[in-house]
Amino acid sequence: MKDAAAARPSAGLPAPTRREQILREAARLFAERGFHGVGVDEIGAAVGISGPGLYRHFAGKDAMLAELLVGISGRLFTGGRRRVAEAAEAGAPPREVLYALIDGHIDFALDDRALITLHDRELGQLRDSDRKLVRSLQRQYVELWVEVVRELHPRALEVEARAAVHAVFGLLNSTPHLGRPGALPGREAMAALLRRLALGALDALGPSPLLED
Amino acid sequence: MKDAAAARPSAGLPAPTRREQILREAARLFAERGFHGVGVDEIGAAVGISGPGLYRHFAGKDAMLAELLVGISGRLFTGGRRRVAEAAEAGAPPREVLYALIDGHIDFALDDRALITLHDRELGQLRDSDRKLVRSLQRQYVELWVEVVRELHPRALEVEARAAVHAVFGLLNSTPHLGRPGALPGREAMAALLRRLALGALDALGPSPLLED
DNA sequence: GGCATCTGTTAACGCTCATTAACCGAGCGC
DNA sequence: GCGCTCGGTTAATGAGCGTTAACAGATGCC
Repeated sequence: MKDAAAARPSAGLPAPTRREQILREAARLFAERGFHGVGVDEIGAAVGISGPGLYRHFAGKDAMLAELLVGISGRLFTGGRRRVAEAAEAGAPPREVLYALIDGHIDFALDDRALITLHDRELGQLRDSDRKLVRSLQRQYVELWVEVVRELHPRALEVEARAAVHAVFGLLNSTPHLGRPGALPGREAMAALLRRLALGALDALGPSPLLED
Repeated sequence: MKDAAAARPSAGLPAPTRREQILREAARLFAERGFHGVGVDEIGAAVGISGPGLYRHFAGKDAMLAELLVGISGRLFTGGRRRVAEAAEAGAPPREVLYALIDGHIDFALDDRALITLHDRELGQLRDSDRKLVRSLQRQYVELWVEVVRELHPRALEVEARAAVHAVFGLLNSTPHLGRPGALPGREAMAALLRRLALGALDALGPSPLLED
């Protein structure tokens, strides 16, 4: 079985492929109960087929997870790179580039909560080669942020900037931990809040501590 | 450091019990490869006994995870409550109470990275009753923070304060995601950095956005 | 009309793995 | 010395689950 249509051409049609259906449901289930916690029969049932029928679309359960994780980290990176490039081309100052990165990440965090969760929960379940790939994409994405942060805070050590970027990812990725919707502000309010918090954290990177008492 | 002289029957000696050995190694392994990803034989091997010998100390694999998660969320909560009480008794202003909570959480995040990881990764694997207990402890801990944050930012909506607290937890708990040590600042530098970032984020809760562009 | 491909189905296989059974030496109270 | 509990051991059990086999109904090409 070869990849018949692995690269879906940008036809732009809203028709959700069976493959895509499966990926979406698998992401949801994996995020809810963990990769090992959900059986192939459940995934099948979630899209109306049952059990081994999935093997007509994927080489195995691992392959689904791999595609999800490579997909999310790839989109995060390319999306971030695009935003940085566009901002740079428009001659935007570093601070605006940072805004662009933050807003882009917030969109991911709010729209793809399941994937954000999987992204750092199930990395260990991947085959070595896939894990290397995902790690590489993650590293490149972090690097985008670190460069911008270092422009804004030239006095900060690189290792501090990197740790701060990771910390801000933790902050932005916190939404999945909030209980059922209703406990959290509406999408726009939440986005605005996360934006303020992230900026507040990163602004605190610069000035030397001024330790209180 | 705190002596974890948890009330164990007929113990009381500073010697590390077999039970405690097992819990520590299990925590490390669970954090590394996930609850389902590590077998009972591996846990046994990590403490020098093999396989089913663990059942002389625990009712089962689930029981180990339950004890770990209940333990960490319990210690987080009681530690936080103690700090708040002490600060209040000393007549400290809300801002200082917040400092105490932040520093306490940072100690946990830096000293018990494995447990912090498990804490929100494997909650779903618990039996219903244990999960309820852990959730309750978590909720009470969050409430400690929310109260203090609301004193500092009376104008913020409660739902915003709660979301901000979750976000700051994400920020503070980000250290496990940093690669091997060496890539991150030393323990004291890291603590100071996290402290500044968390304060920066929470300070940004207050003022109305003043949205740039 | 025939046949190949695509997408399903159900049944069977095989492996992993938590748990239990059965057994055993070492202390130790008496 | 006797017997009881503790903390181990290895072998067996049994369930769950990913995967593969074998088969079948459309669909469409020639």
